[in-house]
Amino acid sequence: MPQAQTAQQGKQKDSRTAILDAAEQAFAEYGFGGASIRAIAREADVNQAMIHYYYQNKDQLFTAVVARRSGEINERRNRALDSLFDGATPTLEMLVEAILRPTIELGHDKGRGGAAYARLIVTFNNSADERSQNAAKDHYDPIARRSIDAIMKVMPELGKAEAVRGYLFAISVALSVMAKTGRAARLSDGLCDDSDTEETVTSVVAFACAGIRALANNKQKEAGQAGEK
Amino acid sequence: MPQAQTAQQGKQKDSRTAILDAAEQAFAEYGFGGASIRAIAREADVNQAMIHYYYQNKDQLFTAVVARRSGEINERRNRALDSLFDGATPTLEMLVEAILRPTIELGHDKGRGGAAYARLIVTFNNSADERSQNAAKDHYDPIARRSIDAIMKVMPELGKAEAVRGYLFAISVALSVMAKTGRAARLSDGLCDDSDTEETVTSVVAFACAGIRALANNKQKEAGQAGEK
DNA sequence: CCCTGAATTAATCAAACGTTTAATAAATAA
DNA sequence: TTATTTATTAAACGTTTGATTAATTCAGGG
Repeated sequence: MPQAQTAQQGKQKDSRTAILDAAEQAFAEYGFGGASIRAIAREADVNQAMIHYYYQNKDQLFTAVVARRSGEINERRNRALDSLFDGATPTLEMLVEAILRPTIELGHDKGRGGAAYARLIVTFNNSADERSQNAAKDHYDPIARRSIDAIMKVMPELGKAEAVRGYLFAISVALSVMAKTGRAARLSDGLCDDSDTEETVTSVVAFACAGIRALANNKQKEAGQAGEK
Repeated sequence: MPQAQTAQQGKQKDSRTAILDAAEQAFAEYGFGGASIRAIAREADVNQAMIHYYYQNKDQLFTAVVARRSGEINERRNRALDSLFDGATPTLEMLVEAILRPTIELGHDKGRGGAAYARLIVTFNNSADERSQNAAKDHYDPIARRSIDAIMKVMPELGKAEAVRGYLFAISVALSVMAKTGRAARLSDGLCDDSDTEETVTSVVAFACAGIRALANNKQKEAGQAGEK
């Protein structure tokens, strides 16, 4: 009776994480406003009062959902950056892959709710409302700053403005492949397979590195023009 | 009394467009589920029954909001592509700029609700729910296909899969700068000014073109490796 | 065993939701 | 003018929302 076993496994994890899982799914699918506490409770197989018992209100539940995953991503990315700079200066390709891989892999992570969180993070990363901005600021600005500094170290000819732009551009590309909407497959008549993680990482890294180098060239050209005036 | 004049101008435009404007703003700010018909009616200074009178229900209101702006973008981009291919084959830079500029400029469009729509399109472009996918499919797939074909014409060494990926990557970068979240300014300590349209277009086009060329190189490398086996 | 604190439950609250209705006002056609 | 469509209104519909309450179950230590 394997179904009963899996069902029981589902029950084994405590209500706290069951709620987080269901909430992650709901927020990703319907947005913050469209997700309902009742539906989340039903999905988590938990009394709806439990959600307020553990997370007080909807806002803090959202924060908790973001905090769980962002912690995971930040940890992995920080480790990757640590080991990258303990020896000789890495290439831009190595650095960009270290930055983007944890993000992309989480989105491609089957079984656990990685894909759901991916859609969630894409949404609030591009939103200007206060809740989203606070989430980005609290949970992703620190690692962003560290990544930008690393980019500037690897490519000294890049100004800070270009490095910031390069980082944000690269991240936005990575995020777009996380939220697998099926659009790539539709537009390519099935040729593009966004579930192939390695191919995705390779493509995104190549695209982003070339883009960042182009920003550096652009800066030098501008400087040249200014000097000629 | 200039305020009264503007207020009256606001009244002059019929309820239909007043509703669309308010809905665009609300959907962008709070998402589909979070935006309320009542609040939209209040903002549009219109009885809430009028919304159902003109747009039947919330879903069709959303569709109407998307249709209005997408029509504008598609028209501009189609014109740009038309004039681009009437003579000699254009450079990749010219093509990518023709594709991205209308999108970016709409997002930077002050006064009218361009910025609000920008945030809206970013959200549903990265969402997998049925409503968002239908919006993308109905209003943006046709122009996407035409753009992808154009890319392949300008860069014949690109396979269809790479062209699709290149297009989607480029668009995602352009969209990320449309939804001006203020994050670039925050991370760069004010150095990045995402309200400078021309600088934004230049940066995004340079980044995207270099990225697309890198995808082509990657493909050739793969083919080379496969041949050596 | 009882006690204590945490976990869980069903029931309930006021508020807000999308939508509908019936009546009225304004504009247009005859 | 009258007749007819179009636009607008206030009120209400039933449902769902996030949140709270008070009562209950449960586990572990004394």
